[in-house]
Amino acid sequence: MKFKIQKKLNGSLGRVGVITTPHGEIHTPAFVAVGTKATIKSLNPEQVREAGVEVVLGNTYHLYLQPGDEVVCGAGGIGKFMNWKGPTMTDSGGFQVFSLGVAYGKDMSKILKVTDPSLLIPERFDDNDAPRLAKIGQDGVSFKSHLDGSIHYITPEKSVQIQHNLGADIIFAFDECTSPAEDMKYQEEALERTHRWAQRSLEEHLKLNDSPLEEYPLGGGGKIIHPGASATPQEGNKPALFGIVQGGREESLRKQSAKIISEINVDGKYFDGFGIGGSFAKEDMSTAVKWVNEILPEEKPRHLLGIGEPEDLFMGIENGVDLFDCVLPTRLGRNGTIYTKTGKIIIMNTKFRNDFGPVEKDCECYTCKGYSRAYIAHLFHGKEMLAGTLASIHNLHFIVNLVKKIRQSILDDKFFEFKEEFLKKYIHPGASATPQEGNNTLHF
RNA sequence: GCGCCGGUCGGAUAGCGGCUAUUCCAGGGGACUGUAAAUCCCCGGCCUUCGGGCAUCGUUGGUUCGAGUCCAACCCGGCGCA
Repeated sequence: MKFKIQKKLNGSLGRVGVITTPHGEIHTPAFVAVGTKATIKSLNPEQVREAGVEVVLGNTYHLYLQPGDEVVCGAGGIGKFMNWKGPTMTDSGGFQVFSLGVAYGKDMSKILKVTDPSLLIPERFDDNDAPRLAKIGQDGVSFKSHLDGSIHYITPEKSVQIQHNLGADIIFAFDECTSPAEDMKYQEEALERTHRWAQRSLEEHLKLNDSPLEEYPLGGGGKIIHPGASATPQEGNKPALFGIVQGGREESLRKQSAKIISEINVDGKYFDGFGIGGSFAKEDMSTAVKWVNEILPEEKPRHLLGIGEPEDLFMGIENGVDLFDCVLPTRLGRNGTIYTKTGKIIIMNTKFRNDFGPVEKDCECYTCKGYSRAYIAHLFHGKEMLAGTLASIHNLHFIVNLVKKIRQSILDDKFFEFKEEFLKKYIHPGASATPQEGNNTLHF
């Protein structure tokens, strides 16, 4: 993997670049489509590609449980398995430490809403008896499978081994995503753990990458041999590893983490790029990203993990983020919420049942070129499978292309103008005319 | 006309003498940020000072401390017999 910066955004940390992987280029900043179980839910690869997506991300935890990383390896890696010809990434399972751990069964998401930031630092009350599917141990994390209840112990080494079997172009170190509601003491402990795990992830990664090709998982003659495997990797096909910065909402911890993660090495070999992780309070996100990106080495790509609302994309890019991934475009799409330039709409609302215009008049996506709001609303009311597909196509196109437009605006020296113009309409649609709503004519 | 069965929210249901009448669907609104998610939450008779208050199980009476539940008559629907 190579990363080349083409242009920097004046007066900020932002930049435009290109990541070159064995399976193609990623023009950064870029939005990564999330395909947890080696599929972008409800979409086939052609639809994903047509929406403008360059790179997709699968998940270690899910694919390890089902169908098993050996199967994916046997298929020739995640890309071949899912028939995605472009670049691929896998997450390490670190997020599941959070979502299946402290967040399990609670009304707790990756983004915390708070009006009073002081509420974020309560005492860490001891609720170790609360039901959870992930428990953090000395060396790693024990997961109770959400599928069949079986117990699995994931260590940094195990996560990296699984990811090498999955065979993505870019993989992540195993980390612990903490809740911002944790107190300082816990954040420090967790951060120290994440750093130890980062070191061990890198060691295991290099060990695997340095192993002879014939012994490498996807090397054809390696430790996992499958008759049907069609993998013919070359040396350059081995993955790049990104380390993950954590540290909650504490400036000192975030900065410390950025420094340590960027300095971690094995015999002079460092991480190829970086992830910025954590569960955030929305208000804290921009400062946290800025603290971190001021310290991370400029010449390596940075991935803001799991973030992807339009306003977050502007914030991240302005503060030096190169990659984003987020489930929102597809999850919102399946759940009936659709992005428009004047804000999100809930397509099942009564007012759209007779709205025969497209979701967005000037949108170039497949959905907008052929289908009306009324039809999509009808599909959702009828619980038809196509509903989630059409909505996901539009949402993915909307977000991916927003990032592309932001990229172009930097190249054109118009980032700040574009940001102001877009957010004004998106956040405060009432400020300008809103032709999107109540549009009852055909514009195909 | 006689006999039997049945009438509970827009629809379908549970409820067999006891506290706030159940659940599903349809309807309305909302949430969702490295996917435990084509998922989840809220609303749905009237009034409210947001604490709650008053109604309501076809109708009208009755029995009872207490009735959607038991009894009677009536209304409506289904089936059977004439």
